[in-house]
Amino acid sequence: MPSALGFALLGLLARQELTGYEISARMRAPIGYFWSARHSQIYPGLQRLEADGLVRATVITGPGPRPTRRYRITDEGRAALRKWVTSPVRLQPARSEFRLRVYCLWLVEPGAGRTLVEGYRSQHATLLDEYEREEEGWRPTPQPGSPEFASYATARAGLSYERQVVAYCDWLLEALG
Amino acid sequence: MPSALGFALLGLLARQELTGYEISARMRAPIGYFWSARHSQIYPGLQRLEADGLVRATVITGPGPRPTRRYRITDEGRAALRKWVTSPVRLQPARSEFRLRVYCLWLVEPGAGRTLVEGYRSQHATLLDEYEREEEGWRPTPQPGSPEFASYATARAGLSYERQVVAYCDWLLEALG
DNA sequence: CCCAGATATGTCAACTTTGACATAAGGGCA
DNA sequence: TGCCCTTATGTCAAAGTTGACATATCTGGG
Repeated sequence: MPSALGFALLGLLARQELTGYEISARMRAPIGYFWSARHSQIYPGLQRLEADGLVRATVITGPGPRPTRRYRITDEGRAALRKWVTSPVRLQPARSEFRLRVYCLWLVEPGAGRTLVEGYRSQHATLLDEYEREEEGWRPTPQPGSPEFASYATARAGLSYERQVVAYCDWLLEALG
Repeated sequence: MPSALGFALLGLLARQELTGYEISARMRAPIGYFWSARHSQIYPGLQRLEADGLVRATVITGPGPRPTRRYRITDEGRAALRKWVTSPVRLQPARSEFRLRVYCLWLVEPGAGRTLVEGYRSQHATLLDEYEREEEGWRPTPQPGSPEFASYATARAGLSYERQVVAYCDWLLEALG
């Protein structure tokens, strides 16, 4: 069974055929909103999926040092993805460097603490802006069950998360006085 | 310079001396709320910090197959931690298996989709309960600048996050009809 | 007294992720 | 024509993470 990375690739390919480079581009947006991978993971990942029969590649003409390969999901790949989507969710281990820093805030001067929180806030305020624009692009709201609705729902998830982060930073800045 | 794991260990040891096992226990709570590590990472991590002179160990009597080592942070360790806390934050790559599944929701039957979201919601509703109890334990609100305030602030972060997750799941269930 | 289970510290192989390095075709510009 | 930048596909070593395995002591029950 593929790893989470493999399912991220399958999730993209279930919507349309793509080359490795096109997948790389989508790792910024929209996939980048909830999963990340460098191209050094993507190309071997695609080869692995092909070896497992979950995708099939056709060589097309294109630039670059090596032949361009366009990947298409197979029936087997689609079935594996469908099965994974509804398989039991395991709680992911929390890993937030920012919260870890907040836990150590008492060690540093108040001003330096504020600077930390403000910096984090501004990064996420930028992301919030992006999600707001992204969400506005989904008017009218797509029909549940459609790929468009799934995209819209993930954008809403990002929006919800970033709003919460910014609100938390505001609370913390207020509490720090 | 230590990794994030190293700073998580230092962040705990900056508050009090601890053995590897005690650190393991705190990886469930409260550190587990924002950083995770297995004991197979913790013991080598502590050895590494000791080799770098950031912590010092004293052997104490205790149970177990090997001598128990109690770790104490050094001045150098405290300085390294303090420097790290306010160093520039790099945006962490997003990696949410749940959101990835939501992106693929269109592939499965509506009922199976609802089950997925409901399962995720219930896990986070449980966490939300924990954070609510945790936060109630911090009355009256600790003074900013104290270690207690830092603990309180991380509990608030968890509370804020889990509330948001549950609210999002409710929205999604509603939207799915 | 003996066994089971909890306590406690460690190692190891496998897998994931990152960042650096490599490389060749095509386009724009001096 | 020559050079640099972008496009595009890959490899590799190092670091981080997980899950399984190992093992010795202490505690409580039969």
